[in-house]
Amino acid sequence: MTIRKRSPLEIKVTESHQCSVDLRLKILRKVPFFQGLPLADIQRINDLFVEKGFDVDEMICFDGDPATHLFVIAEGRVKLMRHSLAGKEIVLDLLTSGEFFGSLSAQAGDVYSDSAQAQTPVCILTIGRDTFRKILDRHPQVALKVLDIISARLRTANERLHQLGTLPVEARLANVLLALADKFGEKHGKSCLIQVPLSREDLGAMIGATPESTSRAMSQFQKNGLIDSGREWIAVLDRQGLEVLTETDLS
Amino acid sequence: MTIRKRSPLEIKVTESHQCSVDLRLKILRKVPFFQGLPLADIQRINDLFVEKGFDVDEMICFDGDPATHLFVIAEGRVKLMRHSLAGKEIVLDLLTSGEFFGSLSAQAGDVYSDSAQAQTPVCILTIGRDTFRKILDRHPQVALKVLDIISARLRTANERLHQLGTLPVEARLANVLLALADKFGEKHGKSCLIQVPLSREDLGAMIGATPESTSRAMSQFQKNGLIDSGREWIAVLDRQGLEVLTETDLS
DNA sequence: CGACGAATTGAACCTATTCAAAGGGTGTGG
DNA sequence: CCACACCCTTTGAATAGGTTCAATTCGTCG
Repeated sequence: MTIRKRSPLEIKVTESHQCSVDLRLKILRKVPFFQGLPLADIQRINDLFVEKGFDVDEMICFDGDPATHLFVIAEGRVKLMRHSLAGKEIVLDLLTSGEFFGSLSAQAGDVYSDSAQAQTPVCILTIGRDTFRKILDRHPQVALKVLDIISARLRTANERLHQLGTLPVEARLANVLLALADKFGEKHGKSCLIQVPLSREDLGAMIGATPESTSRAMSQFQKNGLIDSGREWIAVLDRQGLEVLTETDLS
Repeated sequence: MTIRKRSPLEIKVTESHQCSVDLRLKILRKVPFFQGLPLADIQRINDLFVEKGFDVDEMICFDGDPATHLFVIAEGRVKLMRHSLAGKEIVLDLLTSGEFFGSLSAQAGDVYSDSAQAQTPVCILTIGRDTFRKILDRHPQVALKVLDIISARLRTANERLHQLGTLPVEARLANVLLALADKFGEKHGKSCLIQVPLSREDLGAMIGATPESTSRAMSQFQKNGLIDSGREWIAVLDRQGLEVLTETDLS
């Protein structure tokens, strides 16, 4: 009955220390908030970044540590999270190439608010936060783009608050799976493979549930043909089916 | 045993339609993101705002409606929230004089992401979102201030996500009470009165709990001398006592 | 004073957690 | 290349925290 399934995930084995200067430039030009900037400016800005590689599961920065840098992902997947004293952790976001995290505004408590962990091998471009602030001062258009991005993140954070506060585990899981499919989905015929290695524990930490509860819900979904899943991989089979569950508030 | 208590809240009965131009100017100068701007500029910007009054419980804007305006609170308290199809609602934020809400960035889905309701009689300054965007374009320093504010809101939204995902009702309530005391607290000797009318339902909607659960926890707190409370009012008596509970994760 | 809405409290119920044990995929070393 | 060990996953049963429904009390305002 149960067929042995090998992981269909393709993790790029980017030799992280070899983000050539050319590659870096190419990446920075794709970063949303640098788009529209004259190439010359981007080149100058490029020189301000320092690259750094991280292995899977390696921590990039810690919640509570002095916030000195802004990080831009050149290649790979990064998990943003917070952990409580009792060890329980919650995943705030999964980021990919072109996205940033770390210290943005020089203000408000100069410590990182979140921890960041490499979910795949990752190549990061770092820049001092004061240096970045100067870029913002000098290039107002960039500041406005950043504002738009942060606004969007606030919106989705609020949406998740809403879900966490009002929906049961099943519905929250359906919502996350759809969001993941949108962001990391790779179409393979009818199925949509989520190109991030995610354990039940990771998934649970995204919806405020235990690994066990998450597993139960996933099994349910799989039984109903909504998804296919194995060890640290997920594929969405029936998008509409999941969408029906996203607001299952109906007591 | 139980003493009859009258509400100690002082709700300003601002005649909302009478925010004189002078008053408006005074308020705009106090708005965080206009600080540091030359008075002449503020005066010019002042003319772009239109004032509007709202009674208690009146809706200021609806989640999902076309987003046309940015709102700045001149006087009063505003509740930002989202409601689900099943009627359950969650309170995202409580705002006061000088704070803003509504449509910021012209981008991403031109509908309001949240609903806003007057928690007290309120005087609002409104401005078209395109007009405001032009102000941001013209005054980069303002854009940076706004960025800082939105960043801070994102941080607290993430903090609340963390709490909602990992802490029990009791601890979440303690956290909210402390935050409310910090933002709206009015010292009266040892006690700190929270200057916002809040029902158990409102409080529950802030921590993702039912009015009943909230009431039980509040009764508990009151029994332990941590707070004092009556119909739609709360005072914090023992700050440290509450702080102990904020991380009661200990199973 | 009377009435309406808020707050409290109780008891049954239910969802999700906890603890525990067994099964399955992956990668490593022999 | 196979086998073993490790970790992820699944599933079960008991438990607990929170919800729901309902009835009562209390406070505020007309």
